[in-house]
Amino acid sequence: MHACSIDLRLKILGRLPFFAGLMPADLQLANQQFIEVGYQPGQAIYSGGQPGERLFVVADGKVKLFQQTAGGQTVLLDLLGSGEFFGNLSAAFGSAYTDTAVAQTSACILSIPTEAFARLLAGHPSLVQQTLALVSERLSAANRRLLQLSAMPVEQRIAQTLLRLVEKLGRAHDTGLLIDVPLSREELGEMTGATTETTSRIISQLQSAGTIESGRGWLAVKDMAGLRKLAGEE
Amino acid sequence: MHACSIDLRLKILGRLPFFAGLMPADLQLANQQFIEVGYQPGQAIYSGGQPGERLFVVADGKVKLFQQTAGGQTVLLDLLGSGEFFGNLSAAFGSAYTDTAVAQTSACILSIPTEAFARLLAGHPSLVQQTLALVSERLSAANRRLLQLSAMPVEQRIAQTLLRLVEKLGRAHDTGLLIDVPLSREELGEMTGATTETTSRIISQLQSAGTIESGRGWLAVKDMAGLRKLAGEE
DNA sequence: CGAGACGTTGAACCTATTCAACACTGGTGG
DNA sequence: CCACCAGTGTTGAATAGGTTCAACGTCTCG
Repeated sequence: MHACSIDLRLKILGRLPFFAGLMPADLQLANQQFIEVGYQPGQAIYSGGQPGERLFVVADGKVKLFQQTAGGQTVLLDLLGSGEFFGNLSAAFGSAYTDTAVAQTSACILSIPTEAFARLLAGHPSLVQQTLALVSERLSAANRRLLQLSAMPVEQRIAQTLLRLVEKLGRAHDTGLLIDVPLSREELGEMTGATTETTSRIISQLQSAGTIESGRGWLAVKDMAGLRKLAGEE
Repeated sequence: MHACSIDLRLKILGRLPFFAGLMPADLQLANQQFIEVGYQPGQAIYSGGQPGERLFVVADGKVKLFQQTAGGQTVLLDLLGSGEFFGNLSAAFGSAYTDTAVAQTSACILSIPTEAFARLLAGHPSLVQQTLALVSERLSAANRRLLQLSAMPVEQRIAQTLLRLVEKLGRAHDTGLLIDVPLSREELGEMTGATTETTSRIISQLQSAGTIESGRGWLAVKDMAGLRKLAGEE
């Protein structure tokens, strides 16, 4: 079991945009209400439909958030890194998780009962603002993606998705801006609403055009301007 | 200009799930901070990209929320009725509206500066819970739609969309459950990610199967069970 | 009544999927 | 240590679902 040190816990919580406005004493108090669990790569944190009583925060590692049809088709909703939250914000009676969360790498996850989080909110207006802003942000992102899916061809969707990933997770590297997450063709497909095969074809084509470079589980952008153009963002 | 009476204002605000937990005195106070504007059908309330400094509430009428590509392709995000909110919840500096709001019918809209709303939130934990629950709900809805668009054929998407509309706006009628909003083929297409033509074809086909009945700007469901089956929800 | 918006239907076309075969890679066990 | 095998990636060809373009019918409102 991958776990995280107490030092790491306080450091993570303290650095959360969430808790930016809290006094150290309050932070300690908040910290006491979180529990900490380690996960193996591929292990489920929760599944859609289960009663959703907790709010989670990634302390270390990466978490995959997705939804599935009955037939197993998957939409990858988000890849979360250290400091990001997920789970259920609504303490409404009987509310359930609407998505599924799985550890993508080995990960250390903090969590707090939604109810306890609600109590924290009640005492800290700045926390309320942060939380609302973050959820609104995600709603906008989801809406942008709806526009992508209903109005843009696969190539453009992939270009935009790669841009977003580079902005969020880009790291300088010999061959270009490396996306710092192991990402398979299948997963990239699940992010863009395309099949593995189509995704592979587009990646190949972007590669021979010199826009990106990619191998098994890694991808680096060589020509940001070119990618932006394909994404329709000039 | 369509406007609304003071009586209507207090009644609307008082009935909002939002303000359910407020004391009458607080409600009065909140009421004072709202301003009220009337809109003609088709008139814009705000547009994507504009600095977003207000939060809106539908007092009377219907409001259409959507996003557009540069080329004018549109995704209809939501149809809002009396009591529902929209606008910008994030008071973050420089944040802008990410979508566009247009009055679909003539409408009376209340609005409050995001900042003033933030102050209300600070004093009323129950209001915080309501707001978070509503935004989370919308995020889930957007996520469900992402799954639709990337994994389901048009017929199923339309069936699901009609089901959702009937649940939200259904009204008993001679010919079946009438969706109580004037809805064109084009708009239904924008809700499902299909062209007007495809939408028309599917509607015709549903009609000859006896599942629904529809004319210019109206649609009624005759066979809910059949529609559910097409929607894949048994 | 007429004009313009809305709705319908047909046929050609095209993008992305599906099905299939094959290549490469990395890790495991013999 | 190497061989094998499962997972991952690539590529091709056939297919299908939906779009596009086009023409025509029909309602409504000014």
